[in-house]
Amino acid sequence: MQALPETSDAAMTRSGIRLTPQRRYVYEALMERRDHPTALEVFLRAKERMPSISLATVYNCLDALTESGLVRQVNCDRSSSRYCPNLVPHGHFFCKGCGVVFDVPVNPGNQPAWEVPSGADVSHVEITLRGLCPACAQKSTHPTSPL
Amino acid sequence: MQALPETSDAAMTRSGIRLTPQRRYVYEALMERRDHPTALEVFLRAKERMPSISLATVYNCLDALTESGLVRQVNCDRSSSRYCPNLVPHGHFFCKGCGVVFDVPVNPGNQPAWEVPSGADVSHVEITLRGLCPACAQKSTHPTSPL
DNA sequence: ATTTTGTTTTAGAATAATTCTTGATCTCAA
DNA sequence: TTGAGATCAAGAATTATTCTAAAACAAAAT
Repeated sequence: MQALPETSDAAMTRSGIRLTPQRRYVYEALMERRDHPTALEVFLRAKERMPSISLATVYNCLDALTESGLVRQVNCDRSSSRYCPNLVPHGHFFCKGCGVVFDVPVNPGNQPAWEVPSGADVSHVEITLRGLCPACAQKSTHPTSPL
Repeated sequence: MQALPETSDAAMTRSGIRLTPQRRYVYEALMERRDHPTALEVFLRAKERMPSISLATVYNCLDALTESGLVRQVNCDRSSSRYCPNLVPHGHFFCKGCGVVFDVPVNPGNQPAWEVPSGADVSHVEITLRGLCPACAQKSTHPTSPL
C-alpha cells in the first residue's frame, strides 16, 4: 500500500542526488503547477519561498534534476528551454499563437516506424508538434467579424 | 519529362523569394553536400565562392529560405541550429558521440500515434532521435582492450 | 569533536548563438 | 530615372546559458 503520491524528498532521495533545500524548492516549483516553465519562471517561483536563491543555482538544480532523471528538459526551436516533471513517455505540443506548451500522450503501439542504420543505438526519441491550440485555432478562423 | 534535378535558381524562383547571389550561394552551400551544417559552416562554404558575404547575411538568407520552405531548420537541445534541404518528410538522428546528424526516413503509421485536444491545429510534427551512430556505438562496446 | 574532502551555492563575469540597427546598395516597376 | 521597398554588410546588442572563484555546507575519516 504505497500508491500515495511520492513526496519531492522521497523522489529525490530515490533518484540518488543529494537533497538540498534549493533542489527541493526547484523541484516543487515544477510539481506545484505542472505546466512547462522556463528556468526564469522556475527561478521566480522558487524565489517566493527562498528569496535568496540565485538564477545560477536554479540552472544548477535543473541540470541535476534532469541528469538524475526526475525532470525532462523540453526545447522548441531556439526559445528558452522548458522543464517538465512528467516522466511518462509523451510528446509536446507548442502553440505558435500563445506559446502554451502541453503534453501529448503518444500511443506506443501506433508510432510511425523509423529506420535507423543498423548498428545505431537509439537512446531517446522526442516528438514535437507545433500548431495552434484550440483557443488560438478558433480565434484565427473567426477573424474580427466585419459588422 | 522534367525529372531532372531542379537548379537552385529554379527552386528559388518557384518558391517566390527574390533571387540574389547571396541566397544562391547559401542555398548551393546546402545542396552541394547534403549534410546538416550550422549557420557558421554555411557561412564558411559560401565565403569560398563569395568572399565578401557576411555571417549576418547568411543568417538572413537561411531565414528567407526557411520561411519560403526551401530549407528546414533542425534543432537539437540548445546547440546551434542546423539546416537541411531535404524537403521529404523525415526525422533526424543526432549522435551523442561524434555529433553527426543524419536524416531518418519515417513511415507514417496508419493509426493516429498521438492525441491532441480536439480543435487543435497541428501544422508540423518533428521527430528527433538521439543516441550513438553505428561507428560510435561500436567504439563504446569495444573499450580499449586490456592487453 | 575536528579535520579533510568533496559538493553545492552564490554573484557576477564570460560565452555563444542569434538578432537588431543603420546606412549603403540594389532591384523592380511606374 | 526615379522612387519604393527589399537586401546587404558591419558591428553592436541581446538572450539564454555556462563558467569562475570564493564561501558555505555536508559527509567521511581521523
